[in-house]
Amino acid sequence: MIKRAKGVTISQVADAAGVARSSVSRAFTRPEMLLPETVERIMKAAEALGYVPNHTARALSTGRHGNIGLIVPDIANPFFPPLIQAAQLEADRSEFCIFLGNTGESPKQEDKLVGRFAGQVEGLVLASSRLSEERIRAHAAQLPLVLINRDIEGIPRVLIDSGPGVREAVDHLARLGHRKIAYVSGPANSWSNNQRRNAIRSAAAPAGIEVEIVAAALPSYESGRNVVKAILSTGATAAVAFDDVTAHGVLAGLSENKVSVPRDFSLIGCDDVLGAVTYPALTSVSNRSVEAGRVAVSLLLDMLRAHAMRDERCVLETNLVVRSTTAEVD
Amino acid sequence: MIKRAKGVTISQVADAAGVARSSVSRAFTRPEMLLPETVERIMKAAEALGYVPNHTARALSTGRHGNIGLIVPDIANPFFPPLIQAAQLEADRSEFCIFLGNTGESPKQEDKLVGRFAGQVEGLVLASSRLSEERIRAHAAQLPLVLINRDIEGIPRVLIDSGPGVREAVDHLARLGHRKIAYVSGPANSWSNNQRRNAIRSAAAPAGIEVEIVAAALPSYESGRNVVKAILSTGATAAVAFDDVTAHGVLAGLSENKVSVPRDFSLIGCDDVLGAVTYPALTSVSNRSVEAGRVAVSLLLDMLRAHAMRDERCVLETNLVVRSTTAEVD
DNA sequence: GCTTGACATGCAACCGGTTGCATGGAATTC
DNA sequence: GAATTCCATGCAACCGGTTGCATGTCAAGC
Repeated sequence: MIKRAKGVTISQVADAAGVARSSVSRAFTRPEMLLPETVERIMKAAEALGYVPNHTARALSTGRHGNIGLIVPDIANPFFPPLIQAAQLEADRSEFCIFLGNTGESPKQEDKLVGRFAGQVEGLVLASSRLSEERIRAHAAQLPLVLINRDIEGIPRVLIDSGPGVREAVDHLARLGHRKIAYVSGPANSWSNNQRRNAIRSAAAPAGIEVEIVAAALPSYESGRNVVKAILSTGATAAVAFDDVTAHGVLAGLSENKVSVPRDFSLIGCDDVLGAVTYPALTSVSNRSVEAGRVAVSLLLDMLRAHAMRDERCVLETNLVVRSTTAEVD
Repeated sequence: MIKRAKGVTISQVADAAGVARSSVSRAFTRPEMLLPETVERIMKAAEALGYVPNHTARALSTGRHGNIGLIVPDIANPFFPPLIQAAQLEADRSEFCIFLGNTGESPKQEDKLVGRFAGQVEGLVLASSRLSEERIRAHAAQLPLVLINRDIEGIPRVLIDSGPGVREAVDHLARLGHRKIAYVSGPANSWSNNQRRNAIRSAAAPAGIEVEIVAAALPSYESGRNVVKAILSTGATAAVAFDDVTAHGVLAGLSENKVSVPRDFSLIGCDDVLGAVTYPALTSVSNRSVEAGRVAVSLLLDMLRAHAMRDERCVLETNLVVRSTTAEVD
């Protein structure tokens, strides 16, 4: 049982330095208001006592705690770590800290987290939110909010537009001679999923390609593997998967079913997070998650500085990265 | 420019309900102290005004903000996401929130983060800390701290003991006929790295195996790939890598050098985070990261409840998971 | 019928800072 | 030498809750 010493306050420093509390406060926040020698005396006393400003107390009176929240559906999904890192880096540049929340793809948990964060952050970034538009609007009325991959008018948002990349993917498959392809879909309430599905459909028709939708329960390796039989039973000769993780699972499932990629079947992922690390190396639609994280945070910080909400809509385009899982149909 | 309404306080609710501020406070924190009808009246008023308790203010007077910090060296390393999720789940069970920090393997950044978090969390979990023992002790004197994979006496810690698994790995290689193996090391200031290196050395001698240490700059795919030439030049017929990510890079590098695994070379990873998703499927030493995250948080919460620091040392053992990257030497 | 006690509520101090305004001494001006 | 200005510092209120203690009310006990 070791007791903790903690709790050196501004008052103790003030006593030690022989000044008023306000002077100690100013020594830390606006030293140019004080005589240099006074500042030095105060700093010396603070040092000696081991004083550390109390963030909570400061936040209470100023209303600014210097934190922003970032909520993602699944940290373990390789799409997010780079986004998170970029967000953190950008926040760091303005001396902000990031509160990270993980919802496990559950809207209920997401709602709870937002409420919990609301009191302790100045603003929030919701990445790939699974909440209803109504709930998002409700939260946006409470505190500054920036969305990633959710397109809700009136709320600042950063969108990774898979359209160009997906269209390239379909054209690429068409050129290789594929006539029937499958789209392995992602979460039903995912904006990206809808966007990709629609882009594939609208690109397929003019290219003379037929599309079958095959639903994967979750964007995960396992889900991808489990859905392979369904894909093969459609008679498609190629597939585009909602994301790379799902595609990776499909790849494994195909191999288990003795279907050789790319000889017997072509496969394209989305997000390009696995890239060269699968075998064969996965052809994929690039993602812009690093930019998305950076831009979202930068947008949020701008809003905080301006004390106003903007209706910004920032679109990041994508393209196809061809590797080794696509080939001409026999 | 949309203005924000926020700021319904306890006083406004008190006025609306015709009671004192303290009664409003009690209605929310200890309703059993008040008449049920009073509570109801207050709640109704609060509801009508859209009152939400201010977390910061509460934290200031009670000293408890209900969050704990978790600091990791690299979110993008697949070792950590499961640990993070498990930690979050455990914290959630006690209505605690997790503040996540990412240091990018930099001790300086880690130090900064700890300082930054210190003011807003009740306790901290440091996973695979790259800080010096001295700095860790200094921080531990300031607030409750639990370590994962750092063995510092007097500070509660959860250790994933790779020893048993690594010894199994060496024996496994010995049985397959390997006589010279390489250890691809990880970060120099990593406790796990030291532990694994030592375990390999001490297991190798009695098994009649010679060990060469090959240093990888960072535990990353790229580092692993870059170090392949150095591995091959040692003349070893097998390697154990610091972690799976490094091993994955080594696997890619070997393939580029036309070295077939496991026919020409055997490879074993650590942490078992990639498992079946590499090709060939990676033989690896299991990790216990989920338990580590859960236990660390649970330990921390116990400390907070007990208002005391315990010198707990919790060791989680590992074992070898044999897959397809190891085979008999020619 | 008066004391006692239980209990619901209010009062006011406190958590640890920040900040607008007052103050007083030194420097500047006439 | 008196009036003015400037500026470093102190005072006190405030941020939004929590909590120990005081108060007032009402029912039970003698």
